[in-house]
Amino acid sequence: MVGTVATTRERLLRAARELVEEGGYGAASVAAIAGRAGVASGTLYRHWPSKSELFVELFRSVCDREVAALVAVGRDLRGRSGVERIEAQLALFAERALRNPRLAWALIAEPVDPLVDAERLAYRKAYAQGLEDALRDAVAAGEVPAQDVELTAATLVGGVGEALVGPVSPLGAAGRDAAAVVAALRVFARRAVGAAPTGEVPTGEVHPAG
Amino acid sequence: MVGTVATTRERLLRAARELVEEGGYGAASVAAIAGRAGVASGTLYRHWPSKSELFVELFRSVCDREVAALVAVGRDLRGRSGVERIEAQLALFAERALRNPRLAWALIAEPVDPLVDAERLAYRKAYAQGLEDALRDAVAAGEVPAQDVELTAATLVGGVGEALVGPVSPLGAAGRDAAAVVAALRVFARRAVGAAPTGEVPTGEVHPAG
DNA sequence: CTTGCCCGTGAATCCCGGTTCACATCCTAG
DNA sequence: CTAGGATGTGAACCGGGATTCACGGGCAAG
Repeated sequence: MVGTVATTRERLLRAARELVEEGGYGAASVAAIAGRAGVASGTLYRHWPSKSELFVELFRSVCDREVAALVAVGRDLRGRSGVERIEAQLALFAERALRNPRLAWALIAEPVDPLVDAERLAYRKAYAQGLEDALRDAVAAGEVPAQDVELTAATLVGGVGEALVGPVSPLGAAGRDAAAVVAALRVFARRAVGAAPTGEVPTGEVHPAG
Repeated sequence: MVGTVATTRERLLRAARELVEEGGYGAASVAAIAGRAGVASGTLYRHWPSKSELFVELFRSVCDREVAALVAVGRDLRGRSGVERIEAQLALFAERALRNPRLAWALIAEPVDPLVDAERLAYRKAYAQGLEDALRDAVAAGEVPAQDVELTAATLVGGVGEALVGPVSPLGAAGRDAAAVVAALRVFARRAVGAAPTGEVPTGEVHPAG
């Protein structure tokens, strides 16, 4: 079974994902999903007990990919400073979101139904957790001042998400350069956690890492 | 019209607001609104052409109050520094949101329908704009480094909103002290815009209390 | 008085989208 | 070849919620 034609199940999943990417959950009705997959509505129920469960599976698979990427970054930068890891994680987050804003919005915020919302929560927590860990290290290492790491992490995740896909996003308006936005967000993040400006060491002395 | 008994129209608006405060838009069906207002469903259509339009009016009135409060703060602090104004605005935002999280969530994020969503956008823009203005002043005055003010403002609005009412919010979990959260957010905001730590001059280093 | 308008009623209606199910079709095991 | 399971079909069904409308009652103006 190498490079086979996609099974119906896969086609349904793909159709659902595409629809969500294009128009959010609202655009992904059973009829639309089945239609795009080239099958009848009833077919969907041969593979999932309900539409919600299809969404859960879809959501989970997409999130797993995202989180995996995040974890990979964390591993690659194991030796680096906490601040560097935070920056890298947020930059990755931003880049991926910018590449597919609709999907990002669906993953980050759009409410669907309780089942999917629970998944989303887990996803977000994973994200915030990654930041939190790096931030704690940074605090311990004296790279940044002591702070409410939980709140900082949550605010960063929310803020960056918002800035990227939210309704006030400056991106929506003019077509900005994605790379520039990512760069600006890195700077923002550095400041927000209390790190010294890029490349500099905080006025010479830092507290010994303990 | 001195302290008269509420008109049916007013009772409907109030009922709708209460329902949204308690359970979000989902809980505010026509039947529920009419029921709480003590009238029949059909009555609603004597006053608005559709449910959406009622929501638009409701949304607008609530937002106007919020924005008015914001503007008032801006005016009161006219003499103060840009950073102080930013802090004050965010703190106000946070306090109000914490006082009524459900409503805040509805105003900040919960999708309803295109008509209302357009209103939300205006509201958010007003908010971000207030921050942006203050931030620009701060940059001009040299209180904070040059930066992408638009992006900083958007990220702050989103981040604070998220931290307060979002699903990853640390508030949801343990019952935190609202005042403490507001204080932490002020600190976060100062850092995020690049201001010196409270009351200190940029030259001194900060030490974790420990 | 009576005409007409505003306001209120609530059951009927409409709409939309998820879900079901009786009926093929295909494929594999026996 | 045939039975039976898996898969696919799509029209019909259903529930929930917005919207309509034929039917009063009050009330001010003519």
